Amino acid sequence: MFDPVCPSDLSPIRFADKWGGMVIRCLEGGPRRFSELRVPLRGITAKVLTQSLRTLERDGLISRTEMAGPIRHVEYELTALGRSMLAPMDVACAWTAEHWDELIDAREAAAS
Amino acid sequence: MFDPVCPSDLSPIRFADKWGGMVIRCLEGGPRRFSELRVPLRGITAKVLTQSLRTLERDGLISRTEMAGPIRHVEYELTALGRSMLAPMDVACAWTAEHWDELIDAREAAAS
DNA sequence: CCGGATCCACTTAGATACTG
DNA sequence: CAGTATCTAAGTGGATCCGG
Repeated sequence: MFDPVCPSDLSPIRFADKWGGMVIRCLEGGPRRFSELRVPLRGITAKVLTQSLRTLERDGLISRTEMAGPIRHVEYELTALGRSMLAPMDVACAWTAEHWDELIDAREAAAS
Repeated sequence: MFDPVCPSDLSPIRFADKWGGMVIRCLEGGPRRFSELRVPLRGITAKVLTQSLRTLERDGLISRTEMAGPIRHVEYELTALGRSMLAPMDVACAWTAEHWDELIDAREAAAS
């Protein structure tokens, strides 16, 4: 999960903050819990994920709902606005995938 | 120029760094000189513009050519890769324009 | 004209430890 | 389970002054 190809840090296109785009991708298939999100986003710390989620929530892209019950259960879900951003994200991913080689080449050429 | 609507810092979509998207927009109509770029990007300092240009160049999005002659004359121009990024940028701009009100509302609701 | 050099404020990401 | 508190390191944007 989160193969090195799509929203890598090499792409000049960014959605929200560093993890924002990937969080949105994780929510594409429906609501997810906090700990469920940590799995695919391997290596993200709780604090940074919280930060990213708060930003996305503030921008109206996701919603946070605390489920009732004895044990804690919080779910994050894309809002309509958040889902609408999947379209530009797809375009950005397609562009990055298509020009991946050129991006790599440019970086290598600049490093020399 | 650089009306508050398109690539404002309120949009969650970013191209390259803070000014990168706007620089690319400025180069859309053909090559421009350093000082020509500073006009529409009102308020940008020389250092920051240089920084942004270097990053875009490193990523292969623009090219820098020093013109011959007694007085200094440097031109920046979009590469093929840079021009290809206009498509995702248009999509991002359209998305931002379309959902501008929702973005504003979300921020206001979060501020309260 | 086109920057580089220096310094500074602010933000961001992350590591680590702790909590209702 | 779903975070918070604290600290640190690194990066980014900008102001100001200097230079070929």
